[in-house]
Amino acid sequence: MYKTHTCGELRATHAGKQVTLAGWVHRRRDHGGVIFLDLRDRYGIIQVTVNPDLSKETLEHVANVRMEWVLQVTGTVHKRPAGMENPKMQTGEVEIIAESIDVLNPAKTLPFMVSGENDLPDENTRLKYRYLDLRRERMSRNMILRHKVVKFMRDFLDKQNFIEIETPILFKATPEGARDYLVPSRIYPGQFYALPQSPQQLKQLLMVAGMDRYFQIARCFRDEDSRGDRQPEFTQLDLEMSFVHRDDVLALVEALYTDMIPRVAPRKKLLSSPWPKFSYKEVVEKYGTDKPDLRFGMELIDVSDIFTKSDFRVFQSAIESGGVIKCIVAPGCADYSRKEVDALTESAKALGAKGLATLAVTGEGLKGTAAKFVKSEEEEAVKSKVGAKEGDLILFAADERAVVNKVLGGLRVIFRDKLDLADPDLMAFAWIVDFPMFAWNEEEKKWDAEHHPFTMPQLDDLPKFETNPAEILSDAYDMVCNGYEMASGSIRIHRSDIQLKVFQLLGLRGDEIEQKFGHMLEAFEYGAPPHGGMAPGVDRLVMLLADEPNIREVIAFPKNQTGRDVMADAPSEVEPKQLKELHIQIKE
RNA sequence: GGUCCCGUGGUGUAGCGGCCUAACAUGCGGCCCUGUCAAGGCCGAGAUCGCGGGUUCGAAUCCCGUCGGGACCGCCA
Repeated sequence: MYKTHTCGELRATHAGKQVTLAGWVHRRRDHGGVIFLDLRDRYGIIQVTVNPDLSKETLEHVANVRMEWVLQVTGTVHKRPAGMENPKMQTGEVEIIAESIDVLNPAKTLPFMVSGENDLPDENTRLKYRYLDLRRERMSRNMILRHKVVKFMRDFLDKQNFIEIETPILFKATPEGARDYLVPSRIYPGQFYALPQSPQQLKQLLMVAGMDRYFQIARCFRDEDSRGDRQPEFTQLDLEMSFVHRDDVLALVEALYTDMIPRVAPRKKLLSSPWPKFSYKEVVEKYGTDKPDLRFGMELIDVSDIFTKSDFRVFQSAIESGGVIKCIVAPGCADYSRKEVDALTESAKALGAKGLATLAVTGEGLKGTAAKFVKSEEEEAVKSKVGAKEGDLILFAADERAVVNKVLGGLRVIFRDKLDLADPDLMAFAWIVDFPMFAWNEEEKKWDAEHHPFTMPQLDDLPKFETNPAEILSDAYDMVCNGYEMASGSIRIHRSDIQLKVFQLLGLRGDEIEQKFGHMLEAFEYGAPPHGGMAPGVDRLVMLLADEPNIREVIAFPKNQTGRDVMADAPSEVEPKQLKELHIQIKE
């Protein structure tokens, strides 16, 4: 070993000990005589004091030492002289009086500073030199937090009799869902493996195999455009249980998170325990989204009934064409300028609205774009229904129901950020249940599975397969937190007759079903237990716990938004020989 | 595929028609300095302002295009 101790562990109790440390030069302070070097490793930073009584040779090469050089230092731990302690450092009571210093490796001048948290370089520069970026304390802390989260999950589930099983990365393409990443086969010309979008089928087959309680920290791959909370490859805690109902799965995951968060992120507080449960329909009507941020109010309020006889053309036509009028109340925003309201209108339009009507409640009565159309009885009715006070701004959307919800749901989040309505230390978990089973795909004129095709429809709704598929509810559930979808799961179909009905409704032909899913249907005929599970996202959870704005900050080597690995420069072209072996020709 | 925002020494910012021969901080090089901890002081090197075109007497600054990046919509069972 190059060292006897870590830089972070030394305290006053070590005083008098001779130690050898190895690490990076975090900062240097050269006073001409005495030189201070802050030496850093993963565990912390400690001050190394180089006194001028060392050999001339040592002093000469210490004078050359720069930031991020790798040193091995042998010296004695001393309590610092009175008044010289640094309370900002964990090791601030002590210092190492250097006896010998070896340069294990010098470093070129870095493209950016590792010490200090401010003035981060452009993100692509950070990604290009990710191994340097990860030296920063914040990134190192994120990696450690992530480790703790995953470790807690493993330990918790192990205690609950779960076993961790690895499933293949090279698997089969599926027609449903996200675009697959394909891997060409060398041995079978023209055939491809697919990287798993999730181990969905495999974990269900493990239930058929009697594995009973399975989990995996599973890498998943989806060839879709990235976002702050979406990467081409990401990690889920994939789990599946046999002989359970919906609430058994929810209870397990809720217990896992409720136990974990105080242990790994003590600053974080749960908004409520137990977590609230909303139906999909309820939550969309109230918050305009199926992944609401429950840390603040500003709920959507339906005021259609107040404006049934409105003089306002926009309201009239919405009602006449079967739509709704809903609103949100932005507290204290009545004094918004024309410019600010215009910006909100633009946002509303981007979300699909035709426009945005506003009422500002002021000391001189109503103002805003809808003010002159609002009758006095309507004014009173609205104010009392939405609880608007003087100084508030009411924003209305009038359109078909889905559009209204989406627009106001989007504006609600904009106000959250504008007005700082959400406490960053709160974790507002909730369950969303009773999702629709199918959604009509207008473009392709077919039914799509809202969750995935293995989701169990609610048994009461089975007759609706023939009458009204849109009304079929499924036994699917989501876990949401602070406006993010944190997990998704369902009770699965374990009967091949129901599975067949679903495939047929999705428009899959018999031969297609056989080719794509024959192995699943066959498996279900050999005694499949009732089962269900879910898959909480690891990246998003760690992101929230680490107070990071995107999941790239909690992934060691992420892709950028355009799906590129900036450090290794992937994807990249390959040798013609490789293509030839894979029977692939590039079309120009 | 679409909308919006950003692109100035190694890094982070300022400058937003002429005072820019581009400023500040930090890093880098040199000198001074024995108790600092974002050490300090002095000196110095380092940028044709992403790229291309246009407007103008004059462009880092305005316009168009393009490339790169980010946020969002679509997409993400």
